Formats: sequence, structure tokens, C-alpha cells
Amino acid sequence: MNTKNIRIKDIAQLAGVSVGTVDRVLHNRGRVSEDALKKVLSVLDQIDYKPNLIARTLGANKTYRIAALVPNPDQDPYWASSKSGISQAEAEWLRYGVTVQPFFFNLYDKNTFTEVARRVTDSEPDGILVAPIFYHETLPFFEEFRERGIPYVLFNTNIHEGQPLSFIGQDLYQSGRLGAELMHLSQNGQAGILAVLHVNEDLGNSVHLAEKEKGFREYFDDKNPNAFEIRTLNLTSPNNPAFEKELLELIGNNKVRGLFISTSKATAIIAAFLEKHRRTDLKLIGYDMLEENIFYMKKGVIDFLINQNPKRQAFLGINHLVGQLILHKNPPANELLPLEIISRENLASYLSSGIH
Amino acid sequence: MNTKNIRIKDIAQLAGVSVGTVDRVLHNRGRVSEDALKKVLSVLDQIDYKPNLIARTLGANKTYRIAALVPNPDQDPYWASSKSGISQAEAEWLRYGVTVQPFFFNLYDKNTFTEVARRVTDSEPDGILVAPIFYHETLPFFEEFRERGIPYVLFNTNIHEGQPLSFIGQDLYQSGRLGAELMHLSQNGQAGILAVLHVNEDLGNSVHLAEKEKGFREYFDDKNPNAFEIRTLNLTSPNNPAFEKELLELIGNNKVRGLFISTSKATAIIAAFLEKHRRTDLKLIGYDMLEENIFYMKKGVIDFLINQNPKRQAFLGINHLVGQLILHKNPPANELLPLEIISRENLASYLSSGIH
DNA sequence: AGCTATGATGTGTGCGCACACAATTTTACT
DNA sequence: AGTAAAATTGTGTGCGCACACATCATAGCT
Repeated sequence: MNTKNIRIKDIAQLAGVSVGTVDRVLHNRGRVSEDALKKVLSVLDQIDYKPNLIARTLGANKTYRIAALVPNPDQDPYWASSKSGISQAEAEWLRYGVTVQPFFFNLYDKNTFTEVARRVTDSEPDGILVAPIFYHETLPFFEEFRERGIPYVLFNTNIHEGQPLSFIGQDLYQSGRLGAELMHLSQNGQAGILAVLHVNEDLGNSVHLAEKEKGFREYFDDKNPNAFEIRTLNLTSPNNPAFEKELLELIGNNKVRGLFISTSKATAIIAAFLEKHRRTDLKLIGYDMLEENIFYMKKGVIDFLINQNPKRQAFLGINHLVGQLILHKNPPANELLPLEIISRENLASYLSSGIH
Repeated sequence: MNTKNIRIKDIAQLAGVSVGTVDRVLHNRGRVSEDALKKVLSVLDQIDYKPNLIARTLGANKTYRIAALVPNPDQDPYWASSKSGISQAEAEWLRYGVTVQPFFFNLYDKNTFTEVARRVTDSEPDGILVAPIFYHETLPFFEEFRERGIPYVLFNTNIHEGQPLSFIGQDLYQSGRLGAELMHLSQNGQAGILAVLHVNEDLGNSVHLAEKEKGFREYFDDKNPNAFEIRTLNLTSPNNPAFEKELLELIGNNKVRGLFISTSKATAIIAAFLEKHRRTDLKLIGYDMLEENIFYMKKGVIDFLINQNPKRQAFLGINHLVGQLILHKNPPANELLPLEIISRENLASYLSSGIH
């Protein structure tokens, strides 16, 4: 029934030494005679010893501290969602002695990132989860993490030179293409102008949004090179008067048929704007099931949402770190989550199902 | 060290009894005075006791046998997918001493179900996962399971009178509505005839497909009562000459614009048929990411697939049983999975991501 | 030789739980 | 009241590992 697993005790017996000696060999903490070492190694060589992880964690009773280096959840509901995934993972692992300490940086201020990342390093955690939204600022820290031997996992934004234990996110280029497909489908075969909107983003330092736009554009290049004109609008913060002006100018053009919004928060902002100006005829495709976005989808302002699953991304990130720390299990180097399409008719089914 | 987890020992101390008594209460194996019971329960009521799974499985060294009563995977790739979810769950729990024994019945023969279900009961498993696709035949077995105190979980098809530990599936009415929404969207604003196709199904004994159809029809009733005519075709097996004849008659009508297929296997069959007759202009919406369906989607024959996630359904079913057996954790009575939309542009993202 | 550093090796304990069994109290009955 | 039986309650043990500590052997020194 149960394949009798080889225990340390068995190895000791086979080698003719005590469990203590085997233990010292296994963890190579020295203090073993050459003679004994040889005997134990030869046994280990012949059999495939797999330590019982259950027993190991029970006995160890060690606590692991994981640091989560993420944007301030109060600044953006997307990151609030992310945060809740972290909390959920922590709750799940708490009884195994895992704690997660969040370190928040300002989403709009690179300097706070550097400062907070410094604090993370100083806190000497056993593992780190990072949302590396500032490309240049993160690189030196990754190097430091590696030097210190602290495993780190990235999510949301990938940094290929980062060499993390694992990355969790989505294929952003394909995400843009998907947005384009949905937009195309919503156009009822008519041609016109489509706009890609970025709100309050420093496109220079955040490559990921450019990827989405590229996907969006290339879809139409592939399908229908001439029927649609794609415009990009790089909007400032909605507080800025230029924001409303530029937007009004855009939707004033009666050839404009649809808007593709590159982030979740911006989706809500644009939805509110369109409703205010009674332009729900324009097709609106954006990101994520934020409360506001759900509201506007139900109202018919938003046509499709692409779910980036921020909660799940963070959840999996913590899980992978815990798996590495406790079970010594290597997570996949790249975990790309499915690009989920949310429409009016399947919205409820997503809302009612949890994170699993 | 910071978060002191509550142990049985702690509960005993708080209640003023011994750990043995607490243990008896937790596993309600009686032999506890009313007085002691009350004390322990009141403590348990106040604190949230989460047993240490690690310690439990280490000590118990017990094995659990779960029986899976499911259709023969060789008869239908949908059920093969289901089976793979079962295997995956088993692999995950094997080291905790859980084994899953599959019992296959013939998808098209009620009698084999009864016979195999008999064998399941006789094998006296610790838990049972059932795909109850034959309504009338299953009911007496559920009663027997309950009498014997064996927990059982349903998936794919719900039987409300079944009183299972848990049901895992989807909202089929909403699934039909979603199919309708996608179909509507694909019609580019033009009117016409849309058909709902069932292939080789005994609709009398399988309520679930009628639910999908109802959803499909009601969507159009809500949206656009007059623009579309919805027809239903209840086809026999493709081997039957009537199959091709009826289908040819349908697509011969030049007002027919799209087909909605109620099952995954039928989706592949109809896709093959449409390709053969070069009618890929018709919009085709069906179910699930079977290999063939993926093939026809990439070719442009199938426009959308609604993912019922058979693998995940079975996976979760086993998980819930294990959770109940090992953790004594009650799963949700109804777990309705999201209705996932698969299109050409997000197909790859679903294929590359595993079951999680 | 007697003694101590020093290295090598073996033994013991706890982690939290489940379960067997021993100890104790209560009940039933003569 | 005395005793046996039954009901209740408490204690002990093992699961496999890691680590602390005790024991043992040997060499080096006075």
C-alpha cells in the first residue's frame, strides 16, 4: 500500500552508524570521520533518500518572514486587490509559521521605491515578493538579493534580466491583441477610429503598457490594415484640465468608435467620463474587475474587461515562495496566467467564485 | 514565534480538561460527559481552532481511499479531461496517503452505471466523487452512501435532491446566455436564424442541456425579441444517415447565421462538418478546449468556446473530499466555476497555464 | 600515568496530533 | 455499605526529522 519510505533511521542501520552521524552527513555540518562519511555516502548513493517534508517542518517549528514589496494599496484599487491576495496567502500559511510583511511604496514616486526596497533588504527576510514597476530602480536590488541568497519572486511586471525564482503575470502583448479582437468584434463590421488610452503613466519607465498597445495595433495590422485608424492618447492625471480637454476633443470626432484603456484604474475613470457625457455608444474595453468597473459594466458603459487577476498573481507569488522555503520545491520560472474575458453575461460567475 | 498557534493542549487548558477529552470532542467519538462537552465546546466556539495538518498526517499515517464514479474517458475527450483532473489531484495528495480508484461506466448505457455504482459501494471507500449524468439511476445510491456515512461530491451535473457534501459545476442557464451574447456579438448587427444543436443526447434524462438552451433563448428574448429566430435541432449520432441530412437542410437555409452546440464533443463534430462543407462563414460557438476544438478554433471554424473546465471540476471534487477527510473542512455546498470565454486571441494563454 | 582538549559518535527530546490504554470517577445493584 | 460494571477522564507513545546534549575515543600534554 504505502511504499515504505526510507527514513534516516534506515540509512543509519544500513551504514552501521547512528542517526546523528547520518544527520551530520546529510546537512554536511562536519564532525564526521572519513570512515563514517564514506560508509554513509555509499549508502546514500545506492538508495534514493527523500526526506519526509511533513516531519521536517513539524519538527523545525521555524518561522519564515516574507517581505512583500508592492505599491501602496490605497493609491489604486488594483493594488488593493493585489494586497488582498497576499493577505489570503498569508492566512493560509500562518499556521506553518509563515508571516508576510508588506512594504508599500508610492506608485508614482520612484524614490520611495528605492527607499522602501532598502528597508526590505535591511529587514533580512527569508523571501521577497516584488512588483517591480520601476525598471531601472529595481535592478540593483535584485543583485543584492542574490548576493544575500534571498529568493525573490516577481509579479505583474516582468524584468527579464531580473533572474527571479519565478515570475507570475500575463502575456501583455497578447493581452493587447485580445483587447483588439474584442474591440473588432464589437464594431459590427463598421470601420472607424479606435483609440488606445493611457492615463497618468510614465511610459518611458513602464514597458508593460507599451506592450499592450503594440499587441492592440498589431492585431489590426494583421486583420484589417486599412479599415481602422488607431490613435494613442497619453493622458495626464484627471485633475489636470488638459485631461478633459483632450478627451472631449477625441470623442467629439464622430468617427471614433471605441476606446481601449491600458490599466484598470484608468478604465474606471474613462467609464465615468463617458457616462457623464452620455457617450455609452462608444465601445469601451479595459482591465480588471474593480468594483467601479463592475458597476459600469452592469450599466452597459464598459463592454469587456480583461481580467489580470491581481489577487491571484500575488497569491501565487507568496505560495511559490513558501513552497521554496518549506518544501524546497522549485516553482515554474514563468507562470503566465490566462487572459480572462469578462462580459456582462459571465461577470456574475466570476464574482461568485473565489480565488481558487 | 510571534503568532502562537492554538494547539489541542491549549484548548484543554482553557477548558480545564485533558487533551484526551478535547480530542474526543473534536472527533466526536463520544465518551464525554455533558459537563466536559459543554466546557470544551464553549472554548471551541470562542477561538478558531485550526488543526496542524502537518502534525496530523505525520502521526496518523493512515491511508484514505476515494472512489471516482465517472464515465469512461475513452468514450469522450471531455471525460478524459475530467479523468486527468482526478489523476492530478491524486498525485498531489499521494504523499498524504490518499489514493483514488476510478470506476468507469458507459456514457451511453444506464445499466452499466448501476452496475458500476454497486461495485463502488461494495468497495467501501472513504469518499466518493460522482458525475451523476443519469438522473434516475443515481438517486438510490445517494441514499445508500448517506446511510453508510460515506461523504460524496457531485460534479458536472447537479442533482438537487442528492444532498451531496458539495457540488462543483457551472451555472448552465447563464452558460447558455453567455453563448447567446457571444453569438449576438458575432452577428455584426445583422438578423437571421440561429440554431441550437444537441447531438446524440437523451434530453429526457439530462436536464442540463435544456438549461443551456433556455439561457440561450431567453437572452435573445430579452435583447431583441424579433430580430432572431432560434431553432433547435436534436440530432442523432453522426453515424446515422439522418444526421447529415438534417444538418445539410439546416445550413442550406441561407438565413441561418450561427450554430450554438451544447456539448464539447458535438462541437468538434459540427466543426468538422462545417469545414467539410466549406461553411466557415457560419458562426460556431461551442464548449471546451478539446484538442479537436482547439484545432478548429485556430483554423477559424469555431468562433468561441465556453470552457467548462472539466479537469478543474474533477480536481476540485477530489480536493474537497480530501479536505473533508483529512482536514475535516466543509467545502462549499455549491461551487460554481466561472464561465470562461475562449477566443482565438486568448486560447494560447489558457493552454500554457496549468490547472491552478 | 594521569589529565585534558579535541574530535567523533550516539542518545534524547520536542514539534502537534491521534489513538491505545491506564487511571479514575460514577453508577448500578446486591 | 460494598463491590462490580460502566462511564468518564487522563497519560503515554509513535510518526520522521532536527538539533541539543551526553558519551565515548583518541591524541597531546605535563
